[in-house]
Amino acid sequence: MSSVRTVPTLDDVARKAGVSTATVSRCLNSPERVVERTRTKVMRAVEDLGYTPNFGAKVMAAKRTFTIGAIIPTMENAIFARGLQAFQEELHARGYTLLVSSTSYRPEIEAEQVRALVARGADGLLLIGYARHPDLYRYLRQREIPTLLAWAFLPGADQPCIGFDNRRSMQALANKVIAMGHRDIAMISGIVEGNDRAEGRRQGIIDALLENGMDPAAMPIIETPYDIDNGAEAFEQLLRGGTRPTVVMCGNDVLAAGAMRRARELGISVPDDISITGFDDIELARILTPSLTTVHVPHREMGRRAAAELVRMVEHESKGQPEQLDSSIMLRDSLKRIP
Amino acid sequence: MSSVRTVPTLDDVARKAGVSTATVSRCLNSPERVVERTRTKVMRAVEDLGYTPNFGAKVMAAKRTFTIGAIIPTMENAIFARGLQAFQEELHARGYTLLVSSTSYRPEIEAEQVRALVARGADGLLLIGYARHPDLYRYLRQREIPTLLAWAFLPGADQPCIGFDNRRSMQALANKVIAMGHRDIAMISGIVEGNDRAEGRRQGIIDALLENGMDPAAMPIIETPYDIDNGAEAFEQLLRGGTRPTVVMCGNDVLAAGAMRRARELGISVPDDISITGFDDIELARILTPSLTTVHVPHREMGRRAAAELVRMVEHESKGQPEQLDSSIMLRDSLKRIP
DNA sequence: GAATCAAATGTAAGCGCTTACAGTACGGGT
DNA sequence: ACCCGTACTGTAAGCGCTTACATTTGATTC
Repeated sequence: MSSVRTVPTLDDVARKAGVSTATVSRCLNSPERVVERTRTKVMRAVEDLGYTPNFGAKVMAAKRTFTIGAIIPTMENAIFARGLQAFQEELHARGYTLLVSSTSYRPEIEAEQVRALVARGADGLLLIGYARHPDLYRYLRQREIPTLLAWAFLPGADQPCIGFDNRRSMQALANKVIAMGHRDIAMISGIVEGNDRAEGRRQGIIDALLENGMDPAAMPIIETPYDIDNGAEAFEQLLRGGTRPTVVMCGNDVLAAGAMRRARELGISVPDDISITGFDDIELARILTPSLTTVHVPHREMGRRAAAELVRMVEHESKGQPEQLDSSIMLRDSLKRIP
Repeated sequence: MSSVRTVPTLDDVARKAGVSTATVSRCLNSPERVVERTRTKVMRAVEDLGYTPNFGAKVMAAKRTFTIGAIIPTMENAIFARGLQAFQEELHARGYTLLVSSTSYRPEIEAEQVRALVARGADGLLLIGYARHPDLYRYLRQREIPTLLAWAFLPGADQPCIGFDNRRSMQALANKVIAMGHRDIAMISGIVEGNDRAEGRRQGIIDALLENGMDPAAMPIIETPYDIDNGAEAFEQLLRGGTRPTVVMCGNDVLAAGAMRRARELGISVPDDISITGFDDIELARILTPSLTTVHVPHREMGRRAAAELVRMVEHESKGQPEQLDSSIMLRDSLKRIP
């Protein structure tokens, strides 16, 4: 059908320029090793033919790709988007290309994507959180793929990671909430199974309760996927059960936004009738009415540092330095002091 | 330093299983062509060695990658995130892997990413909008890379595209606004240069003004990057100039959210003192107080259809069928009728 | 038990590139 | 005129895989 004008190869360029393939290759990869006159001749041929090197062949021969892969649970969440954007910008500045894929929070898809990226020659990998099957870690180690975990910091983890301590951060917020007089606390949590961040956040609240001599078992918890509508639904469900809590602490800002929306729909005033808190401090938090009390996480900073460290790992300048970032509590209007 | 335990190859597997490389290859790619007994023997060897095929070599030999590339302006915008998530899910269901990269709205980076993805053997490409340098289109055509443009629909464009007519959609919204009695309209637009979506939306408002015998030149327009803070800034700037508009139409929901935040900060009531509209209908729109009047775009639907069509193109079952989706106006609380 | 033929497997030629090593050209010292 | 060293450039061997084609195997038939 279509004219089978085949894609030009190194060979075509060499022939057209009247030199060997080695010379063309050198022109492209280490121009200083070839004399001016030859180089311009070759470059002309490259232009004329519209030649672009075949990446697969290149990788196979050279064993380096200058590609970093990142695998995130979902692209829909602003948290990852932010950090990843910074990650990508930093990588680009260092001459690396970022390839992203997502897993919809499904471990088996993550494993698949890891293999896909490794097979495609990724020099290094960025993964979210530390909870995953040992086999996957074993695979990565065997392949000697530098891997950095982000969005989590587990003191003493054996994988290099960069992030913050989800548990401690949430504990700090819960302590604040308690200090403001709240005793009837409820929580809307993300799905904990296979998600160390969600798990850490839930534990953080429990830690705070214990610390203050309260009973964690008495706290109503609803576990639901991260999603606005789910937040709304969970909030309503929480209200149906027995005594109304004075505060609903949410596993992230998105859930909190859903809860606030439903509160409004039900004619319940935040924070006068009930307080609500979030986690992440995405832009949403400042836009909501009332503005959302939450835990601020330095996403961009994390993305940037992750890129720097991962490149160092790939270039064998570091074995992976764990790095803990600070989170901070953003007190805003959605949380009210109880008399 | 580290034991140089080299990565296992097809050859290693073949040797270990006592068969030829061809047989191993067949076991992996068309298992039905090899007898049960041999297959299990080979699979065992694969397991034992932890073998994963080298993608580069595979591509080079087979010329197919089952990889689709998508290049978006930014990951930070929920619009693309949504559609892309659906795109990825659909692709995954069809056995393709999606690789994403972003450009920060910079054309030269886009060109670079296109080449990176093509070099890596992407079977097909998803690009956003149609405005880009002819050279890039030429390159794609020469390489015979099936390319689908999304998030835009230009009647009569020569590239296959899937999306909606930004201009008509915004025109419809503006007509509605005018029908509700507004005469003093101002606009906060995204950067138009090199962004056909932003351009279309601006033109749409102008079309509506002309249609209603109003003077487009009299409409204040502020052009600013898509970003909440910029929306806020632009809103304030708009108020400083002469007569206060009765409505501010924004190029997207994010800008509108910024405008609403600033309005609240300035003690201006929406919609009593001033109306505000957006575009895209991201989740934000329903959460804002007051809820945002905007144009609804079926992002997920678009992502899903784009995946289906692009796969058809890659598999030579379609040459690229342009597809126009419908948008609709979501009338909500941020827009008020003027007496 | 020989002949036949389909199914299973093996052989080996690339795919497009990099790079160790070999070859060539040329200027300068003796 | 000869020898050397230096600076380029060419030759050719892979890199790990797929696949056309050749060969072997083994079930089936007469």
